[in-house]
Amino acid sequence: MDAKPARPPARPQGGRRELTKAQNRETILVAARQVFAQMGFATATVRDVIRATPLASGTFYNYFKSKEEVYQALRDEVALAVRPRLRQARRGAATAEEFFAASFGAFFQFVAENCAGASPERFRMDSPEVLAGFAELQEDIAAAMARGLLPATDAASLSAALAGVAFELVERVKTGAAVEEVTGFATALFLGGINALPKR
Amino acid sequence: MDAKPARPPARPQGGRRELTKAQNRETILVAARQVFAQMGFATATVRDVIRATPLASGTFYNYFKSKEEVYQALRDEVALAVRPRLRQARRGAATAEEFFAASFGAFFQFVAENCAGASPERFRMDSPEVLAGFAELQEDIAAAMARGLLPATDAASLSAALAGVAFELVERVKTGAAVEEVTGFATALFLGGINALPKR
Amino acid sequence: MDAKPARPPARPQGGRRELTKAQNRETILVAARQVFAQMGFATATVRDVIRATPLASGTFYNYFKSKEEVYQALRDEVALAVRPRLRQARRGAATAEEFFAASFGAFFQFVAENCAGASPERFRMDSPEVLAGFAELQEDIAAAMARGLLPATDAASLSAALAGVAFELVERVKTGAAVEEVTGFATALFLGGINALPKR
Amino acid sequence: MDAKPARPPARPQGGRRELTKAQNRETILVAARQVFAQMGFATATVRDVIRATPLASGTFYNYFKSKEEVYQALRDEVALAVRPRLRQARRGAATAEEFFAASFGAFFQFVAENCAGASPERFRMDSPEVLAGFAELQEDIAAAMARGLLPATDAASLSAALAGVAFELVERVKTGAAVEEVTGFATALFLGGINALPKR
DNA sequence: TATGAATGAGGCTTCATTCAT
DNA sequence: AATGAATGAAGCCTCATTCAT
Repeated sequence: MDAKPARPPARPQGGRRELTKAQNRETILVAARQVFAQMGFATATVRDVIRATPLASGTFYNYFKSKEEVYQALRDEVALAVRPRLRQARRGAATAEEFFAASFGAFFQFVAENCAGASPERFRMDSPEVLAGFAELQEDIAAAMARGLLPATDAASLSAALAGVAFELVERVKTGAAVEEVTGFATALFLGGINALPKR
Repeated sequence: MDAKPARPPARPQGGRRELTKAQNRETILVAARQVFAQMGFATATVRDVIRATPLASGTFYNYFKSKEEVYQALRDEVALAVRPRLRQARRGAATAEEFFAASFGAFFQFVAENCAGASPERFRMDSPEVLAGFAELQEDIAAAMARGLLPATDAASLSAALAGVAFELVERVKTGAAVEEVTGFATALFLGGINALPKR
Repeated sequence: MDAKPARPPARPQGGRRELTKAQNRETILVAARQVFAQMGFATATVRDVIRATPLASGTFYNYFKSKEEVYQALRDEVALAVRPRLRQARRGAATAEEFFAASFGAFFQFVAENCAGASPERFRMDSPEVLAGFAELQEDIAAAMARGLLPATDAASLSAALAGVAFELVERVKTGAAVEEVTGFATALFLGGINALPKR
Repeated sequence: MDAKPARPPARPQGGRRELTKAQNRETILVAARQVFAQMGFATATVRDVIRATPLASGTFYNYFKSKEEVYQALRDEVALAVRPRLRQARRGAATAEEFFAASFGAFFQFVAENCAGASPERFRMDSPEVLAGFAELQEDIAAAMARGLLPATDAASLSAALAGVAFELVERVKTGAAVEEVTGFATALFLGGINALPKR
C-alpha cells in the first residue's frame, strides 16, 4: 500500500569511536530519532537503530531497558526541550495575537527543525511529559484570561482546541509547509474565533 | 509408538462453533475496529484481532486475506455508517454555521452513542475510519468554499484544524460533556475564526 | 496491571547456551543431514531440523536463511566428504572390475562406517547427498566409457542401475552383511552384465 | 529451485454427479493419484485433491481417515494391480531371459500406463503391499533357481538387485523412455550378470 | 562496559481434520 | 451421507532481549 521506507544500510562505517557513557546514550537517541522518524516506531526495529550506530546490539540495553523506553526518552527529550520555550513565549505575550503566534510559532518551529521528513505516524499523547505540557498550556491560558489578554471562556476546552489544531497542522509542517504560513493560519483562526466563544 | 518419521496428526482440542457464518465476518470487523483504534493499525497484529474474538486464528483467513484486507473492509464499512451522515450534514448546510455545527454535532453525537465509556486513550490517527473521514472532510470543505458557504482559504489546513479540534474535544464528550455544549464551543470558534483566515 | 495496549515484553524462559559458535553450524548440518535422510527433503521442516538439535529456533536463522540453504550447505559438505572418495576410486580404476569394485566398495564401506546400526528405513532418494552423488556417478561412467574402460552404452541407465543395486544392497550392509561379500556380488553382476548391454 | 507444479484450477466444473459410495471412493483415488503424481505427496494438499473432485472437503473423510491413508490406499491399489501380473509373468517364464524380460517388462509397462509424468518423488518402500511384493519376488527367484531357470545364487541379494534396478530405471520410464528399451537394458544386464555371480 | 550470538515468544499463514447442519 | 466453515497445530521467520565472554 505505502512504499515502506527501506531499512537503513548496514553499519555506517567508522573507527569505533571510544565514547563516554553519556555520549553513547546520546548516540543511541540520535539514531533512534532518525530511524523512528524514517520508518515509524512500529516498523523500526532495535536492530535498525543500532545499525545506525557504531555500537553493538547488547550495548543498547546498557542504556535503555527496551525499545519502548528509547521512544519515551525521545518524547521526553522533546517535551523537555520545547516546553520551556513555549511557556516563555506565552508568558511574554502582550496581546492575544502574540499569545497565539508565540504558541504555534514556537511549536511549529521546533518541529520543523527537529522532525522534518518524519513519518506521519502521530504522537501518542499519553507520555507524562506530553501530558504535563498540556497542563501547562491550560494554566497559561487561564493566566492569560486572568490578565485580560484573552476573553474569559472555558480554558480547558480552549487549550484542547489549541492543542488539537497544533497537532494536526504540525503534519503540514513536517511535510514541508512554511512555518510562518501555518503559524499565521492557526493564529488567525484562534484570534478570530476567540471573541466568538461563549463567555464564561 | 513406532518411530515413524511422519509428523503426528494434529487436532486434540474441543470446539467452539457458536456463531453463524454471516456473523463471523462482522465479529472480526468489530474486533478489528476496536483493536486498530486502540493500538493503531501499524502496531496491531492479526493475532491481536482474533484474540479479541471468540474465533480461531484460521477463521480469520476464511474472511480476510490479510490485515490489510480487514483494514479495507473497515474503511468500506465505516464509509457506510458514519461518514455518509457527516457528509450529508455538511452538504446540506446552508450557512457556515450550519456547516460547522453539522460537522461537529454529527461527529460528537456519533462518538457519544458509540464510544460512550470508551477508554480515555485518544484515537490513534492512523485508524482507517479516521483517515478516510479526513479525506472526505477536506473535499466537503473545498466544495463549501466553491459554493461560497465558506470563505476561500486553504482547505487542507482548515480541515486539519477542524479535525484537530474535533479529536481533542471529543475526549470531553467521552467523559460526559454535553454534545450540544461542545459542539457550540467548536462551532463558535470556527465561525469566528473563519473570516479572519488569510484569503486564498 | 493497567490495560496498556502495548503487547507484553517477551522472554520468560531459561537459557541453553552450550555450544560455541563454530560448533553450531556443524550441529545444524549434522541434524539436517539426519532429518533429511530420514524424512526426505520435501517432508522435513526447518522445525524438524532444529528439534534434532539442542538449539533454539532462531539460531537456525543465524546460520542459514532457509531450508534450501542448509540443503545446499549439505551438498557442499558431502561433496567434501564421501563423494571425492567415490570419484577418486572410480577415476583411478584401470579395469571395469576395478571400476565397479571401487564404486560399490567405497559406498558400502562408507555406509558401514557411518550408518552402522541406522534405522532400517531406506534412504529417501531426494536427500541432497544422494542426488549429488547420482550426477557424479553418471559423469564418471560416461568418462569411463570414453576411456574405453566400459563398453559404450547408455550411461544414464547404467548409472541408474548401479545406484539402484547399491541402494538395495546397502540394506544388507546395514544389517551386518560383510562389505566385501556384498561388493563382490554387485561387482560380479555388473561385470557380467556390462558386456551384454545394448551398444550405443 | 524447481518450478513447482501449480495447484490445480478450482473445481473442474460439473453437475454434482450423484455417485454411489463405491464410486466416490474411486473418484477420490483417481484425483489423488493425479494430484500426488503432479505435485508430489508432500506438496499436495487434501484441498488440492478434493478440488480435483466434485466433492466437498468433509466428504474426503468419509472415505479415508487421513491424507496418509489415501496415499497408502493408492500404493496398495497399485501393488494389488501389478503384483499378480508380475507373478504370472515370472511363473510362466521358460528361460532366464523370459524371466527377466517378463519381470521388468510388466513392471515398466504398468508404470508407463499409470504413472506417466508423475513427479520424480520416489516411492517409499515400507508399505505392506510393496513389502509383500518384494517377498514374492524373492520367492519366485528361489523357485526359478530350483527349476534350473536361473543359476543358484543368493536369492535375497538377487531379488534386491532386481528391485533396485527396477526402481531406478522406472524413473526413466516415467520421464518418457520407451518401455521396450528400458526393459531390454535391464534384462540384458541381469542376463549377462547372472552367470558371473558367485555360486551358492 | 562492550560485544554479538543465542534465545524463544510471537507474527503471519496454511492446511489436515472436525462437526453442525 | 454430503457439505463447507471452523478449528488450531504447526510451518516459516523476525526481532526484542539476554548472557557468556
